[in-house]
Amino acid sequence: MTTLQRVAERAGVSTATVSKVLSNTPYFTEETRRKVMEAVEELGYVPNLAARALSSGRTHIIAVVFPQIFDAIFTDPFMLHLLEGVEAECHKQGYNMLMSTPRLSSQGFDAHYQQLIQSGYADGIVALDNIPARSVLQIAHERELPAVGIGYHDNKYHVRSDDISGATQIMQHVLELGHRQIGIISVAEELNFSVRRRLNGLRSTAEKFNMDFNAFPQAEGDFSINSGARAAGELLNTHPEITAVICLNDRMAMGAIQQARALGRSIPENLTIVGYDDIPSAAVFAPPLTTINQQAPEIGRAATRMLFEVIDGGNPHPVNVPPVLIVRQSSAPPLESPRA
Amino acid sequence: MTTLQRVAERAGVSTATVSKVLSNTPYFTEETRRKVMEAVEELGYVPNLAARALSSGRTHIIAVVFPQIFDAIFTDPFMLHLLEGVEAECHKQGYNMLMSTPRLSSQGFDAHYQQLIQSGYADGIVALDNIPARSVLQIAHERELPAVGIGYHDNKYHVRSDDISGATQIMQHVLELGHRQIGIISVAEELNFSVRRRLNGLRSTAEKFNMDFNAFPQAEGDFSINSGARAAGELLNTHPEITAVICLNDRMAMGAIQQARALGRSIPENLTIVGYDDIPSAAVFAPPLTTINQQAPEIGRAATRMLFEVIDGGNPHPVNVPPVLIVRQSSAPPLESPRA
DNA sequence: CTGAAAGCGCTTACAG
DNA sequence: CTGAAAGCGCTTACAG
Repeated sequence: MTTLQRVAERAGVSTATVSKVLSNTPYFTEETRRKVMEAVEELGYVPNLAARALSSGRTHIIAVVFPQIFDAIFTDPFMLHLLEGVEAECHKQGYNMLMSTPRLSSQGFDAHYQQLIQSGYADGIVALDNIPARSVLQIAHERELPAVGIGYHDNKYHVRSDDISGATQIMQHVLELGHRQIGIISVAEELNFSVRRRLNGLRSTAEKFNMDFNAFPQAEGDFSINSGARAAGELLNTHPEITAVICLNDRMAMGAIQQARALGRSIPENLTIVGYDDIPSAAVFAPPLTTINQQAPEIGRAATRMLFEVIDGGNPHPVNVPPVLIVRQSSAPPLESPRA
Repeated sequence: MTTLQRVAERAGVSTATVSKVLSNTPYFTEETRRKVMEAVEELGYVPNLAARALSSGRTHIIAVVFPQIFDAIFTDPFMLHLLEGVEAECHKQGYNMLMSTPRLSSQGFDAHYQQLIQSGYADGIVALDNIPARSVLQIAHERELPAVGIGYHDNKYHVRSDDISGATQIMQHVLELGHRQIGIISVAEELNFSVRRRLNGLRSTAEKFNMDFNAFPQAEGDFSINSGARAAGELLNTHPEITAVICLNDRMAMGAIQQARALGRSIPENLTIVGYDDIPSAAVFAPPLTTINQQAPEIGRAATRMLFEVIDGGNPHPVNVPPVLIVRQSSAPPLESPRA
């Protein structure tokens, strides 16, 4: 392995000079710069990052953290798209990503994760931080490591998907199609900070249309396809008058559609069913799902940009990323359409 | 930040002693060990990884590399599942994952990636290495960095999905259902080493059934849904006698199903269509896809285990992971079933 | 504009 | 069983 030392000898200058030329410090003669670069070229020199990190205190690595809970992380397309955005921004800035997926137990996050954060190996951290049970960034804050959270935990620097706006858009879409008998498939609020926001968005929009949200029949799932099917069964058996079902995520919507069909409803002719998230299969499902896209890559990019600002001593403002309504074929006006 | 030095002072021993106790070197009195651990505990000491890396030459980081080509990496569920396996094994061994997605241009992989590999920041590398255009591991081999490749590039240490077996299983399934008029939706061989293997598997299995594979009508797509639809259109228009279509991946199979339906065929009653990969939406598609699952998590785990062996000076054997046939509802016997 | 020297926080022969 | 000391490969005041 070629070292700075060797480059210095070859170029006939001191190691200090090589170091400074490489870090683009001004004040060097063209001549010196040329000699150094030539030696670097000839020797194929690449700096040792550990050494650089130790002496400068900066690693040019950021930790990208997805808490692993219910083992769901690696099945979640949202994470992949977040990662895509983070990667794009890191690549632009010449940073590397250290990926960490800490396990949450009753004692908190695993020791390995905590050591990683405290080890000085990352200049900062961007984390998915949206599980009420515990914030994955607490340890970062204790060590004053630059950190930005994606989600609703109370982090000074954060980016959030505007769940209220998303829920507003989907409810408005359904109401404007003319539906008035609407069922909701929800989820326990402990699982995710976004649940309550989405519910609130649905509620306030219903009220804007002079409807009583509390009168909407509601069933509860757990985000899974099966739970959506079960909940749809409940809803349709107890409230056959329903003409539309709003699900808090796409997978439950898929289950709901299958179950509704099994009960003799055709979608969207006899029943509108909409989801949330716009996972990849939403577009190829039959029928393709009307849903909300959270723009995960943009969230990832915004969070990473924000982190770099914090690392550079800045004090950026939090960011809210607006989701967008994707209208496909699982929604349509009710049969005897009383236009809104 | 607490340093080794501070721990040593607190415990009343030398830094050498602390270091050795922490790295579990034997030959220490219970007493010394206790004093050291107590000091560590009280001070909340966590070693600085950069310092440790610099002096020991080991970082306990491995690079996980997915070459970014056609921008497809972040839409590919295969990658996510590979990552899941890699992560599981790293977690077990106390390693961290540095994720890198180098861009390939005509000059090769981007400079940033090459520097990372040469920078000494990773103890080893596991890479998806299956694109004929170029091996992402070449630079690792030049630097003699421990490396294992996932795919068919000629790496000494590699793990491969047994594409021949996968193709054999799917062809056998289709033939055993009784199909004899079979169309193939393929892909250009330059994209991926696996294409030719899968084709070979299909061919040899057809021959085992005394059929002439060259007589099977064939159309070409590019892995995308749309290309699958287009290819299916071609196939069905020129060869309406076809009773089954084998697609080299699931997305093309989905496009093919939609197109076949548009042409008045119902699946699987009037036409069997099968895929390859078992992406998540394959299970919720209508109809659910018969396909091949490559066991990506197992591939990731095997590759990572192999890398650790290499890092520890071992000389592990290459591994072939057998894919498994997943029979769902997109395949059925042909209408007038001439049983095999 | 350039260099000598200290120091970043560890690990590791070596000696005792 | 324990410690003094060198060294890993850089960066960074400081001096000139």
